[in-house]
Amino acid sequence: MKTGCSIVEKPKGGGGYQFPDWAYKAESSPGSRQIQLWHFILELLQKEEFRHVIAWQQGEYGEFVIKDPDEVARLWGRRKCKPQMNYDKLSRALRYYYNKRILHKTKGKRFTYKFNFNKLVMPNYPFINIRSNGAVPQSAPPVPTASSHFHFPPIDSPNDDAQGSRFPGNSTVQSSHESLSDVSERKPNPSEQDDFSTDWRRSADLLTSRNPMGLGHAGLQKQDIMLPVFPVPGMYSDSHSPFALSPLHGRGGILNVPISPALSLTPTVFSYSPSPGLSPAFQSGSCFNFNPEEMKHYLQAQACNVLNYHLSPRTLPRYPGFMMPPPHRPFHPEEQHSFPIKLQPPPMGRKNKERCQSQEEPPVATQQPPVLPVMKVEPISDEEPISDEDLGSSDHEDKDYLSEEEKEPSPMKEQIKMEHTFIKPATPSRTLFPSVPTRASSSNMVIAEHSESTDQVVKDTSTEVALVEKKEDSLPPKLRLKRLWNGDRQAESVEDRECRKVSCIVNGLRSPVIHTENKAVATAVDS
DNA sequence: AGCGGAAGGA
DNA sequence: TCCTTCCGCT
Repeated sequence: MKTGCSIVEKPKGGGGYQFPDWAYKAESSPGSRQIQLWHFILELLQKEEFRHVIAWQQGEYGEFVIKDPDEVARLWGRRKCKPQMNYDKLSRALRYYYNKRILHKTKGKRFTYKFNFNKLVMPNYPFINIRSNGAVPQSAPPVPTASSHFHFPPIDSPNDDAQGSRFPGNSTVQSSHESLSDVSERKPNPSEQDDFSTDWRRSADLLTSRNPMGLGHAGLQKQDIMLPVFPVPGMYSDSHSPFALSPLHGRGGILNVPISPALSLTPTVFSYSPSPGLSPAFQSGSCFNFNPEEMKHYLQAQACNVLNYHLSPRTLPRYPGFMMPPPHRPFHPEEQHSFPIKLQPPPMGRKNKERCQSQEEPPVATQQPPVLPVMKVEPISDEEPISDEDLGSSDHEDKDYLSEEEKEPSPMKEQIKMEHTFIKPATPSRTLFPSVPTRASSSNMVIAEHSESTDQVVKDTSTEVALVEKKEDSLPPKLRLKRLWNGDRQAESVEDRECRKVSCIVNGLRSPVIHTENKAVATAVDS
């Protein structure tokens, strides 16, 4: 890297963890020709030698702690040739990131911040499959949670080859997972209110407008993105690091996004051009991999649970690296396919609705070209996710745009959501989707259709989950009513049978924590 | 400790 | 545009 004042040097091929090339390039800093603070922070985070100064926070994806503020400031000052730099100043710079949503403060924890990776990556790429590649460094960044917000800063550099070369050979790089949910415990920060919706769009914009090269490269399309999503367990040493995966080395997922974090985070217009079919080059290429067939299977299985039992994604095990192996296809750890991610805003809450009405900003990419009949590819709307307040929840992080169900994001949950999104309920009556909104969305949408309010949704899902655990046969009155309403009683038996199968799997995977949770819910329900 | 306005530099 | 610097306030 440019040194000059910097002491932080680009890791040499032999040793430490490396950051994506773009992170070291001047071009990475839009606007300025210098490295940006957040790049620098990430840089430090990925280096073992600075672990005593700054490190990823355990337990929170994307969250990091500045263990030695003065030292970090000193390092930053050195890098920027600002000897007078101190933590107060550095923190001010960090605070500017709040509004940009690159970072947010972890309240209650000193010197602890959290990256808003989703801001750096692009969501709304339903078919994004991440292939795990690369070894993971210890300083690997947090793994994105199901919310899939965590997106690693896009990579971009005109000189870079398509996706693989962005990360140096032994890079330990990163990708980020989303879990980052960014929103952690943020309070309704005025600037963050539109955080997610905006973020999504911005991210998308980055892909589309900011990275002409990426788009134009080898026929890459916006979809040609790789998100590090469900890493295989043990893939990286630091599951909290968003950069646990390396694109290069075949394992680990990375966000192979043709955009660079360096690019301005200010989006332009997001024009989504769904392309169900990825360019051949890409598909064979390695990064992006989407198999409609597999997807179909997943969707069906998941949909079964979700639609019939109203299982909450939360009921799924939270296995950081777990992924249900695709049916009809052996599970190859080496080339793990991640599930497509469908990032969409949660159902609008009262607040959001109001805002929506008062807000003009028409969704840019609301049109969704007719694509796969079975899958819906829709742009993320501008609507914002329901806030904590709306949900009545308290301090949950990582919720990002996800609904209440995402408090405990997990790959599986994401998967479910995704499937939810794409699935076209075959068995269940279509009345479930009285009117599939053209721009709406997905899981949230589906859920929303079942209940009028968010609270209701939470209650329903939880309740149903609990009931399912207890006895799948005895459907809760509420559910029965719904079915009646849906007029799918006829399909009930069939559905149940199939769902039971899936349920078995799900139950088998269910984590203790979830179990407890469900039990609690069940108890509550019983009473 | 943390926040955010204001002014200014590159 | 991205900080850097300063500062009052919580």
